[in-house]
Amino acid sequence: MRFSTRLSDSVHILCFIYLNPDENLSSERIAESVRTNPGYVRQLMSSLRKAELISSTKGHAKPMLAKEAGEITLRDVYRAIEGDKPLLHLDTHTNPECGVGVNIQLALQEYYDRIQAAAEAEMARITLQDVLDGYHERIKGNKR
Amino acid sequence: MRFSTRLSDSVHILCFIYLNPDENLSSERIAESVRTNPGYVRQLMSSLRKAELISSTKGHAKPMLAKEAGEITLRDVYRAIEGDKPLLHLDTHTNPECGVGVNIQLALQEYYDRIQAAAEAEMARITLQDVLDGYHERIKGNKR
DNA sequence: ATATGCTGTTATTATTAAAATTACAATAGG
DNA sequence: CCTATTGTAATTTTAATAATAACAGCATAT
Repeated sequence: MRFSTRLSDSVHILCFIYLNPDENLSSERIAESVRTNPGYVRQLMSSLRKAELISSTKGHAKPMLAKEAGEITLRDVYRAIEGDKPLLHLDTHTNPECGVGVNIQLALQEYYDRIQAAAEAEMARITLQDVLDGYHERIKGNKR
Repeated sequence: MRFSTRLSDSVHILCFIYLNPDENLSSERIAESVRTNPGYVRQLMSSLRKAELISSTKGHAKPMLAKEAGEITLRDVYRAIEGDKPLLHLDTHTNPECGVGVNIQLALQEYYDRIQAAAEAEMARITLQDVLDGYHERIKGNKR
């Protein structure tokens, strides 16, 4: 498959909403910035809304963050968008007649869970505000 | 795309080699256990060999671990197989005319690096021996 | 109230990375 | 020499992601 950029695009959308509080932010307008199509933007926003990270209403192009930028972590966004889908995937298709394959994969699960937990713990330490700060620093730097 | 099971399959292969030190281990034989094809197994083994995790010679179906199982970490395997490919991917295709998109993605990179580092640090704490121990416990449990 | 623009949602298609498959020169061992 | 197998590359197939399309329903303006 092509690899997922959903988390990146979702952070982009959240930042874009934060940075344009007064403008009319249609999914079309946001899609231009992400350089994608409005449907995809609305799908991501649907997930973000269900996770109560943004609020938006049908027919009204005024999405808003539902929390402070400092209260939204990358883990929140990851979970909103990806649900339980992990970063690493077992091969669940090994030969069941060969006990080795199945049991190795089952044993691996436990360790993948630890890796996932470590990654998510780090995600939980990073807020939308952090990303916005990095963004602002970068903008400042470019102005020189 | 379909998601990658290369790490899982590689661990499987390494364990399989460890568990069958005396048998003739052709790529065909290993492929049966992973339930895949010999070509794919050889590709993974090629990466493992280049990373000096296994040794094998052309025409000779006797692959061997090049290190102790306790000396091979999941991070070693991940790096051998995936190289620098990260777990999370930026969207590098945002609208360059919209400074927001590009700079948000660039700001994100720094945080993705931290998440990647956290995940790899945990990988580095897990050895092939750990997985093998988990496997053996599981086998024991099943015998009851 | 009517028209317009937009959202929320679902269904379908296209794209592309991963895995499967194929092919073959080169080596090991009998 | 002959057979089995590796190492490697090229090609095809599969499936997750993103793109696209379609539409009912709400909000706002005229």
